[in-house]
Amino acid sequence: MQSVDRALRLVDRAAEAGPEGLTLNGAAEALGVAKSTAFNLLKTLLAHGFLREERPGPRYFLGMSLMRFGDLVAQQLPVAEISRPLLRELTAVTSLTSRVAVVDDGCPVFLERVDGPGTVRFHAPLGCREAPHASAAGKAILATYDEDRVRTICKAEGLVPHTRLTITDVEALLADLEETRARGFAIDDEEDAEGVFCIGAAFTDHQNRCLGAVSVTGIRAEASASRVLHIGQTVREYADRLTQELGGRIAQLPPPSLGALPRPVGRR
Amino acid sequence: MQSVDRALRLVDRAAEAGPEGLTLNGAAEALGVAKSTAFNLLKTLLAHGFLREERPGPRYFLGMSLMRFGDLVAQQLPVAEISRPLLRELTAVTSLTSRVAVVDDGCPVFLERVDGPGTVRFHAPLGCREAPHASAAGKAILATYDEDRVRTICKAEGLVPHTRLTITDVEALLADLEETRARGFAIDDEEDAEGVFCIGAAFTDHQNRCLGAVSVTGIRAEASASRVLHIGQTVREYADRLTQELGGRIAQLPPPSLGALPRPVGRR
DNA sequence: AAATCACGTTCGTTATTACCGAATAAACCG
DNA sequence: CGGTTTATTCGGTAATAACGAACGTGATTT
Repeated sequence: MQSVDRALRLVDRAAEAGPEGLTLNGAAEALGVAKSTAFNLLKTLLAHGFLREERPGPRYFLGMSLMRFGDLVAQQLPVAEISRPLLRELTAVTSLTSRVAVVDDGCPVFLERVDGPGTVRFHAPLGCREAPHASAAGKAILATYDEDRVRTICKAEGLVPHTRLTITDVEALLADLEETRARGFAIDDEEDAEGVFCIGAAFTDHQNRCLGAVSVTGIRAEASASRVLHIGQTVREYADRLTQELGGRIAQLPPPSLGALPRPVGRR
Repeated sequence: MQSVDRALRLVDRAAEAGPEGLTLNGAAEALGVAKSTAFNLLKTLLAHGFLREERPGPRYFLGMSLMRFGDLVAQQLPVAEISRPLLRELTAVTSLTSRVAVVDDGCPVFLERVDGPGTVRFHAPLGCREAPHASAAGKAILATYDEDRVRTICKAEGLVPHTRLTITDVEALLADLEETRARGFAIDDEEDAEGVFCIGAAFTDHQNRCLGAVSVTGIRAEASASRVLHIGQTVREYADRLTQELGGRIAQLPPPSLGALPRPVGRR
């Protein structure tokens, strides 16, 4: 479905363009089509509110419909729905940004976020596959898998470095996962972003199979070793509560296949 | 652009279908096209993560990409970005769900929401045009307009009743707006939904032109008259703070045209 | 357990539709 | 005010998306 494909790719481009916005020529060039073609695509997306036009010198941005639908997605996913009050509590208790992710091919996909009171903003996108080896949620998930499966996932994803502390060696990762199991929660100590730490713990279904992870994010400098341990216990506790509350409604579980999941855009 | 149009309409249908999901036959029927056509559309949307497929008996739901994009929209709108910490504070202070809306043709369009601690869930969708006459944010906005403009908007939108307390008479609305001006904030007393009250106050640009409104939502039974007045003052205060903080960055204002904005789906 | 039924999926043909490129109009900049 | 860039319109053409029938597949019923 060529034209639909192109239209949806335009939405992607608009997302990447960010606050700069997308121009007609830019859109045409990005798709490799004639200007008039891009024009028609843009107008159709506009009519449905998938894009928003700002004048003068028409620039195109992500539209309001996407906000509306995005909001609905979260409401329709049982895990997001159930975890929301827990995340709010967790953030209230720890004063940290907390999130919940479900697992997709070993990678965490974040579904819900509750921002902490801090003024610092974390770039914590929703709906993206995150690196399993460089995030607390990812490592919490991997820690529930056996060695073979971890190796397979690592081979598929590649242990790409995000910071100078990112674990890029499989053996080192396996050792870290061993510690994680012993501890009961995973620690990301500036392995995903400089100056940022995360703590994550997995939640499971009634058969003890990993469904995803809960995690909190904060400023590394503000976290002493003892505080990290204490926070870890708390996160562990909330992940367990989520496991239990999920137990009731196992009927609708997070989908085994989440569809085509892009990498985060605009990462720095 | 027929095929794109149809594809986007399918996303709409999937949103309306909610947790029930969308079936192939349902999709084909909704669009009035052959099954194979709907099939191809669905697959294309699936490939881009705009829809999500759940098996067996394939059902289609809103996809992860929509969550991702929806999240990005909020990040790219200056008003949403600036108001977020204010809303968090406002919710912390009042223990109520707080929201911010910008104005679009006299109607409030909600961009951001911070849920209160209460267990009660308000169906407060983002990215939709809400009724101007039956919401606190809407009345707060209308109160900044002159009589002619209010009449024009009412004629265009129609004063459709949502509850038995909804104001359906223009003269009564104008009187209410007069009170609102005197008070400094608008009150929606079960006019939008049974048992629910809202309080809203407008924020403006440096030329005192209305840009939108801040509002809080709570359970009617839990709000005494004196508490309402107190909350009103607080909301008024936060709207003013938003006006000031916005003053610095007037460069990028909420877009005059927000594009095609649908009515809320799934309202009850 | 077999057969029916309903629904999803595939395929080939046709004409509709979306693509292109040139021409026009509008906006922007010096 | 004129040059330049950028958006928008238009008509011809060919590729593309629509259709309908045929095939699988999974669930349900007797």
